[in-house]
Parts: sequence; C-alpha cells; structure tokens
Amino acid sequence: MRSKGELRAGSVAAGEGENPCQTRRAILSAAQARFLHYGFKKTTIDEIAQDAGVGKGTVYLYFEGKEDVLLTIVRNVKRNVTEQMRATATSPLLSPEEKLRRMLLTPVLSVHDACAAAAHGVELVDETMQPNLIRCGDPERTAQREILSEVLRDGVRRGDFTVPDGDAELTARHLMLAMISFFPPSLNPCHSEVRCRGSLETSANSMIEFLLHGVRRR
Amino acid sequence: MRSKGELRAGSVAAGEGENPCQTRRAILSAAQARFLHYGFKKTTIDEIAQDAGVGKGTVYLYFEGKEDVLLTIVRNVKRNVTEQMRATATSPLLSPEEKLRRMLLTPVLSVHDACAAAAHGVELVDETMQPNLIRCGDPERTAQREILSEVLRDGVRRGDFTVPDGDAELTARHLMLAMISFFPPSLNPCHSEVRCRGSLETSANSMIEFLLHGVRRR
DNA sequence: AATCTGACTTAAATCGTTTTTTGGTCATTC
DNA sequence: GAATGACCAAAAAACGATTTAAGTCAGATT
Repeated sequence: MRSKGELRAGSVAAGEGENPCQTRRAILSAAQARFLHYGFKKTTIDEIAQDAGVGKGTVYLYFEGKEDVLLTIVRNVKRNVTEQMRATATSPLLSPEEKLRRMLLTPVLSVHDACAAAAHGVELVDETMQPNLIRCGDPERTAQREILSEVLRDGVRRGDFTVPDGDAELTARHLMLAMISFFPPSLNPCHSEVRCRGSLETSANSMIEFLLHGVRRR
Repeated sequence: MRSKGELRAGSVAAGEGENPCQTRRAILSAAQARFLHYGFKKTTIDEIAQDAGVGKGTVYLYFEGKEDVLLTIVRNVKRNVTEQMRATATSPLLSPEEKLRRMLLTPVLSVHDACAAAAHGVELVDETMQPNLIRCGDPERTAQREILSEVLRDGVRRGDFTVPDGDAELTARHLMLAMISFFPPSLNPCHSEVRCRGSLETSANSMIEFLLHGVRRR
C-alpha cells in the first residue's frame, strides 16, 4: 500500500485547490497518453487516476466510464480538426482554391499525427463500442462538410469553381469521401507503403490537386 | 465412421473419372461456400474435402494449404473484376465516358456481391495472412489501373477528357483511390447506412458523376 | 456542504492444465 | 500414378482456479 503522501508527491497535474476543469483536463491528458502508449484495453482507470493525481472515484465524477473518456478524447481531436478548418475557411487572405487545398490536407495530417504516436496501431477497441466511436464523429463530419461547402459556394460565386449541378453540399460530401483512403481505418488496403508522414502528405496532395482540377472552372 | 459408399453418395462435384481441373474447381467452390457461410477460421479442410467429394489429401495435391485456397478464391474474384473492366474498355459501342462510368461501378458491385453473402461480415482472417491477402490483389490493381488509363488516354485523344498534367496513369490511380470508400474494408467509417446494394449503387454513382465532371473537357 | 477518496464487490480477464480439434504428411490402395 | 484416409504434432478449445479491473459508495477531507 502506498502512503497518501507518496501518492500526492507523484501528482503533477491536479492539486487540491485546482479548478475542477483542470482536473477534468488532467484526467483526459493522462488517459490520452496511456491510450496511445499502451492501448485502450491495457489501460486501467486506476492508472489514469494515478497519472492524473486524483483518486479513482474522481474519474467517475467527470466521466461515465472508461469508454466515455475515450469518446471525449476522440471528440476533442475531431473538434480540433473542425476548428482548424473553420480558421482556414474564414481567413481573408486565401483564395477559395488555397483554402480548399489546406482544408483537405489538414485533417489528413492531424489524424495521422494523433494516431502516429500509438504504439499498437490504431488500437483495437472492443467490438461493441466501435459504432459509438464512429457515431461520436458524426456532428463534426457534418460541420466540416458545411464549412467545406461554404468555401465551395464562395469559389463558385467568384467564378473560380464549378460544381456538378451547382450542388456545393453534395460536392463537399464527395470531396471528403474521396479523401477517405488517407485516413487510418482504411489505410490498410491497397497502398500500405504510405506510412511515414512525408509520403502520406505527398500522395494526399497529389489527390487534392486532382480533386481541385475537377472543381476548377476552366 | 462413414462408409466409403455413403461419402461418395453425397458427392456431387467431383466423380472419379472427372477432369482434374474439375476437381480443383469443386474444391474452390466448396471452400468458397464454406468461407462465406462460416468464415475462414471455422472452416476445416476436412469439410471442404467432403463437400467437394474428395479425400482430404487431394486438397493438398491442388493447393499448398488452407491459406492458398483462400488466396486463390480472392484472386479469382479480382481477376473476374479485371476481366469485366477489360470487356467494357474494349467495347466498340461505348463512349470513353460511359466506359469509365461502368468501369468504376463494376468493381464496387462485384465486390459487394462477393462479400454480401458472408454471414460474418468480411471475415476476420488471421493477422499474419492479412498482408498476403492484400498483396494477392496487387497485380490485378495494377492491371485495372492500366486499363483505366488507356480509356482515359482514349478520351483525351477524342477531346472528351482532360486530365491534370496529361498524366492518365496518375489520374487512374486517383480515380481508384477516390472510390475506396465504397469497398468493404473501409465501408465501416463515416456512412454505415450504405449496406444494401441499392443505396451503395446510388451513392457510388453519385461519386462517379462527380469524378467524371472532374475529367470531362468543358 | 461539497468534494473527493480508496476499500469493496462482482464481473471479466488471465493463467495453467487437460482434452479435443485440425492442418498437414505419407504409406497404402485402387 | 493419382487419390485416399489413418496418423502426427501443433494449435485451439474447454475448464476451473486465480487474479485483475470496472464501477460503487460509505466515509474522510476540506
């Protein structure tokens, strides 16, 4: 048994007087590190709590359980991507084409980076929670599609783009679908040589140029 | 123990006087049925042999082992797809655009049909043979890309298409990559509603029209 | 009073062993 | 000489004993 003092000594993330939001953040951060390093299944709530410098029960004050912790982390990653895309979309200095270029590349690299640190590939979570894992990204995907279509509409308005049937929303959907092959779940088939960030970026850019060629007015 | 007579009585596929090629086909057919119905792992060589109406040892006269049987089946499916694409590509009646349309849709539906019968999703084969499973499709993918680029070049020659940098080969690669989201391994993420053949065909066609819009001269 | 904790419970995972199954071989058969 | 099925070793399943870990809650802490 460890003494309380020793436990507290190891705590870096959340002291007792901290903002509760800080505690939550500490838990998420500790969990993310563990999940990436050891995988979801091999990480215990106890370890997360210890790393975060809180008691195990505290984790359950902020989250419904282990699954909820993971879903929150994933949601955060996806929200960040959306945020980056929104920032690009609203930048006043970039042409619609350049915006599109960046908005399509950003998620590829962000997701790659978020997963690259994982020692055990993109970890095999329990079969039962896979649907939840997918669903939890739905709102973000919708938001991203919306942002994308706004840029497309802007490009059409400026005469830079043409989209089939003038349907920017549908075109945004197609653009995102066309990029799927550069995201982890489907990175397996076909071209397993795309592993390192460099070659991933190169081939993603190549695809993006092809897609841009498709929507460019000419 | 079953009597020999009983065993033979159940045999429909390969009698003793048959062409050895028939025997091979019977084994493949029996194996395919079993794999689809019960999955790769749960199917035994004995069962395959019995269904095919041959002794277990005979299977090893035609194949190196269970894995080789599966790889052969998969190769055959992919070869069929290539063959269909080639047939479309060489049809004298179709415009390059219509050829492209069909050549992109065909593999989606063929692979869907080949997998749809599988009771256990696209079965989880052993981790170790997954690379082989992917590699075994490589030659076909290359062939398909070659056929596709020939059609693209033809379209460019006739003034129907423009491709970025005039690189038909690269464009063919991009077209195939862009369609990946409609193939089983990556059907999971994003849009799990695409299950039934009908909606799959609809959304694949929608994507194809978008891609055609991209290469069409205009 | 509000927050936090860690011992406790129970369900699930792990382990070590035995038993069964099964992929692959080869002497024998037809 | 092609085909077979009994045979072997290795892998997988079955099983029970043991350990681990998710989630709860009565009580400690501030």
